[in-house]
Amino acid sequence: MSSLPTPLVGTAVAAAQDNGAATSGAGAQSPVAAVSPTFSPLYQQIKALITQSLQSGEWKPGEMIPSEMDLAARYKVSQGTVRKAIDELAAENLVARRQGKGTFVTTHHEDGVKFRFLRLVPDEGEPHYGASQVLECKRLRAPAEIARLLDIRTGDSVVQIRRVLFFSGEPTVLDEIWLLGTNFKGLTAEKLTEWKGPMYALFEAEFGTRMIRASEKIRAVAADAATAALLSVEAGTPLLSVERVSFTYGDRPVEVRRGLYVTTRHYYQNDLS
Amino acid sequence: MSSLPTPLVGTAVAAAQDNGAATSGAGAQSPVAAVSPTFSPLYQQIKALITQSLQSGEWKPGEMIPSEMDLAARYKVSQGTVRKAIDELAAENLVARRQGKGTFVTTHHEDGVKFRFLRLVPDEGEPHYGASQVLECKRLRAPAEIARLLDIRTGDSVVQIRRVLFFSGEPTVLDEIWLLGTNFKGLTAEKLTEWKGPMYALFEAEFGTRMIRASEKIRAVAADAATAALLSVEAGTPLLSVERVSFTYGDRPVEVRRGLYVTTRHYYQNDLS
DNA sequence: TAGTGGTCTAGACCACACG
DNA sequence: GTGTGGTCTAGACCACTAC
Repeated sequence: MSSLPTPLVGTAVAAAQDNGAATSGAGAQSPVAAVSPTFSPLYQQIKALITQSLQSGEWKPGEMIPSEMDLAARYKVSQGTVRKAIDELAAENLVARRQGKGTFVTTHHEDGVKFRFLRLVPDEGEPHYGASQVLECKRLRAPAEIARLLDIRTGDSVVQIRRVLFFSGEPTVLDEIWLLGTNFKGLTAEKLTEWKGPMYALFEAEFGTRMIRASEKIRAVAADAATAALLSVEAGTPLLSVERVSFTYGDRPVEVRRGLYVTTRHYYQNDLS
Repeated sequence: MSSLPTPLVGTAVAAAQDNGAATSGAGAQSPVAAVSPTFSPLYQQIKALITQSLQSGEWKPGEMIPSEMDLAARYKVSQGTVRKAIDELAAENLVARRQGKGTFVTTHHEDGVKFRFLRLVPDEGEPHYGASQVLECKRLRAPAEIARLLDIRTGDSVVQIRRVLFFSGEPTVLDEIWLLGTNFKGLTAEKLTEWKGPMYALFEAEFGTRMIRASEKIRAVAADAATAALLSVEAGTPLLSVERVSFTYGDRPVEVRRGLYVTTRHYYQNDLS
């Protein structure tokens, strides 16, 4: 097929390394030039390979991945190409670059990243985690609505959690969570209660499931009697309803969460650009 | 100071082009190497220069900016450096690249960008603009709270607008808007009413003020009697309160907006990553 | 055919962190 | 000092768009 030096030979990259037309280029330097129909740049292929290694656990959260030069040698491409691949992964928060040190797999354990998914900010003072009270944690069969969001079949196994989050000692968030049953075997209320810190850090450490991305739908609703009691507000109090679907590698949904937020002394922060 | 070829000579870039230490580099290729204390990469300086030209109106919204090669020649740097500067501007939505055509100044007129700042999505069907009914548009002296957010003095002139947005014929959003008085002289209810399309497109076209970025604080509140009447809901209905501060070039605030959203058939969409 | 942005390479040097 | 990411350059070629 290709008489020119081909990178990625023997790898899992499927992209056809084939120049359909007879391009002149005697000393052609760019070795890849898949013409049609599913052309993807080299750096995208590299990015996919690195993502695979992240997903397979070859490099674990918090660890350093190989240097750009090492990766360039491994994939037989230039450092610049690896760099562009890593740039995108860093933009997606899958890895974090630290000058002089290396590139590290991001983790939900770090202080700076703890509030990546919790956008509730107090009117005064710094964001902070309060206590978490687990009300319930049980396995059950997925209702139709949850199954649809998790891309599974109605009746498939899921884990349901209900909990209250306290900020500055006040009940502020009531969460109802559904997790993919297959990914969270052995999750118990005890484990949740013992765990200090973000829930996603527990998922990452104990179940090897990293939340990468989430999508939220936000509404204003009135607190029903049961909710009001749990959050120490009057029935009918306006609450923020936050319906979240969280995704792991490959955009596979693994969690559905409905949060009810008391927004008298906190607000949901969002930046548009 | 510098015996090496210096780019950006005679430009407004202030960064000291000065190598404090005697770096050996005989055939040094990178001409800039400001050492301390306010070092900024060349491409950041280029980015600042391009931003200036955008702000000054040298290239207007919708227009094409010079090609990368032209800009490289203009600033006496390599194409790659210009490229990196433009990459960041594109990431911030100040410009948009179109392969084969050129790089264009973004505008609030384009179809695809109309919903950059309005995150309210209907439960069913596509996002769409409905009618807008202007209730009020007058100049007044800024209250303390608004002045603080706009970074002006209490009592300085501002323009206040109140309006209702209709989605599918139903009143859905009640907006209360304060604009910097100096930037919006001559804005009248008539102009607002006549204008079809996004308000930010009007601001851009008629007043030369582009909204670049915004920050929102979201809460759930109960509709008071007056609000309820305007939105055709019952008093006490939970509404989404969205407090937005919008910024133009240089992160200067120019608008404060408080929106009250009816979220029975719509939701506020947000993606976390 | 010409012009634009997009990809890829190779090599040099700078800034930063750590032993 | 050594190794890491970060910047900058110069040049080649590819993909897309328009004339």
